[in-house]
Amino acid sequence: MRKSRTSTTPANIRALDRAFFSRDPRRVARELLGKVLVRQHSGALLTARIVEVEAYLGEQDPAAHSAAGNTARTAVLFGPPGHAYVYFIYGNHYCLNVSCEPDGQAGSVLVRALEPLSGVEEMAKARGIEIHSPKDLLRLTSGPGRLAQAFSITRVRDNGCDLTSGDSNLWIGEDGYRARGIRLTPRIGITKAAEKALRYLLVGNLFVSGPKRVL
DNA sequence: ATATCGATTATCT
DNA sequence: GATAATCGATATG
Repeated sequence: MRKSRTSTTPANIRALDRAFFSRDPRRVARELLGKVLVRQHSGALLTARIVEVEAYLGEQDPAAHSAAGNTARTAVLFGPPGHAYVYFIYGNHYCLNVSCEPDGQAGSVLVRALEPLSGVEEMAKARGIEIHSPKDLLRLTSGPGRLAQAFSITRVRDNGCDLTSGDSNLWIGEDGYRARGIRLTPRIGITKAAEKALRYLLVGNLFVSGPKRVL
């Protein structure tokens, strides 16, 4: 009684709806922990659990790109919620954000680290590394630049992509996993408003980026 | 284990 | 012209 799969959507993951993202970025950030980022391209299925994010609060937040207002670069942030804002940084790296709050408000969540679930070989290939031991997995998706590279996320390909549709080739879903041990810390790698605790992570998860500390 | 630095480009001043 | 929501390599403890 096995059913053939005609849809490209993985059977056990269902997409989050737009209402999920149409809220305060702090709320969205907290609830995104434990959700699954899904990439479908050229037959391969890449999935990874979100284990670290940061909230950016829109025009009032000096550390957010949207602080400069609605420009060609930041237009997606000011648009409807649940869309991918992809930017290029330091001449090397792409980073993935999800737009939050209703249309017109620019809050967002930066995805900082993932725990790979499927498609590890594809991710390693995209990253240009080889997996020889379990600890090599840690360099696959721990950090915003790394995870973007592992998922082949670029500005041209993915900026503005709707993340709430399972038919999209990049989306976010949930598989029933319940996040436990959520911790807040200051955001990483910023110079403005660096003291605010807007980074959310799963305590003890090895795939969280940055120096490992005993918490 | 932490520190420093180069890479390389979009965006803003 | 300076800076940036980063990473990897190298140096040093």
